[in-house]
Amino acid sequence: MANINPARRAEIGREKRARTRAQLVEAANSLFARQAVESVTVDDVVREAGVAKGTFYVHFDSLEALTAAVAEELVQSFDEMLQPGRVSLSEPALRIAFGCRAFIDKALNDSRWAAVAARMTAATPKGGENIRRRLFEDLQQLPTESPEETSAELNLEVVVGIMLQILRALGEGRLSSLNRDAVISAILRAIGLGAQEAESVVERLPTTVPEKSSRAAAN
Amino acid sequence: MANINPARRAEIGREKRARTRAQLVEAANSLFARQAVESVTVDDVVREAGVAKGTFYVHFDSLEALTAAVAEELVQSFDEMLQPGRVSLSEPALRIAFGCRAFIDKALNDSRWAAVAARMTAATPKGGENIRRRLFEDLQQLPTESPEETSAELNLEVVVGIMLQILRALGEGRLSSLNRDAVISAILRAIGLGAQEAESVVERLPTTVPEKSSRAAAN
DNA sequence: AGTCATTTCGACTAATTGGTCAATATGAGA
DNA sequence: TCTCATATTGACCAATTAGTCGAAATGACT
Repeated sequence: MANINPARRAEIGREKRARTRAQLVEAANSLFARQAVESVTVDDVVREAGVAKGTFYVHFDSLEALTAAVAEELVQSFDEMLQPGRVSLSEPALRIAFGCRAFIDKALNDSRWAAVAARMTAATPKGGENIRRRLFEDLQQLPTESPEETSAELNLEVVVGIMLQILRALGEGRLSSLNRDAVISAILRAIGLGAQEAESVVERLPTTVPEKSSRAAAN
Repeated sequence: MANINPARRAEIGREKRARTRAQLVEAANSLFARQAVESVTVDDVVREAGVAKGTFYVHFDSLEALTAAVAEELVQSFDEMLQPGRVSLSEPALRIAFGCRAFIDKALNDSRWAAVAARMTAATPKGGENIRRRLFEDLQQLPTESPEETSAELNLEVVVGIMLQILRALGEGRLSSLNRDAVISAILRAIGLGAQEAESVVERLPTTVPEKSSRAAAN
């Protein structure tokens, strides 16, 4: 009948909590992959997660909070993917190409991720702001032949537009036999590099560090 | 107390009907321009249109029906914009460039149209299928230097991706001082044309037929 | 002013949704 | 096996939403 260590109690609680919270985030990801973020309801989420409704509100104040959690997880994965290239590559075009290739690789072996990423940028533009900003800086640093005709603002939209559409296509099962390098080459040509320059950048791109093949075929 | 012509009665009715229906479609356009299609409710529509709820169901069976009507109106505007170029231009690159320029011009002086068009392609992919198909055919006809590396499927996503992102940007007020030709040039380079070829196509593009400046600053 | 086919109106119901909370289940440790 | 801090549960409420329908309004014509 003696009391048990309260600190230990809390730890057990945290573990259980974390598991359930992860279930909810996982369910949201599955739902966001197949329908518009704005059309998902709390009931949808708890049904998908196999959890009672009250449990949802123990972990999140509202759907927006859950959406924010999904967005944060996504931003985290962005940063992890983009980090290695940012620190090691000095040439702007190489950094841009590296980032795009990382996105495409990720999308190629996790189409659900691609679908969710594409949908979330439309629903919560806030999350993507950092990546946009960094890409914009790289585009400004890009050496250009005809500065008066080149606009970093336009190039930003061009790169983002191509990448988002590729993510959407892969997320919907289209373009499954996609040539990574062809996409990157198209992007580089669109932002002003010559065809040979673009090819050169693609060839000089360092081989990706072997990924810890986590969620390859999950769900 | 004599009866009046029943045919005349019907005609009066049709006019009133058409006016109210147009109000509803107009309201839907305004709403779709500022929020996700999936988050718009019937109450939103009738409030925006200044019409009673019952009236909505006289004209449309459901929100989907209204959305379809908006989509059809949009597709109609697409066809009108693209028709002149399709009949008069024999070179595929010219046809593609002409179509893109038409879209950009329209978006530049009707940002609401741009926002709605971008949102609708995500919500009702069915409407855009025809335009996609025609663009795909043009891309297949495009003469290419290295056929083994060129994929019309990829180029389709690239062109659509850039155009959609430009529409979104203009619909959100970004990129308002946009250089039309820079966008078209970027698109042509992305799908494999050389820089000079792209410039040549842009310069050979026929001047747009003077538009009947309809809804320039409406709403 | 009176007629009447047609449209519009808005209060109503049923179903869905967001959000709450007292009751119950859990499970490691004593 | 019993304790108890913590997490989970699902019935419940209030607000919103989709969809219906009889009543009121409209307006060209006589």
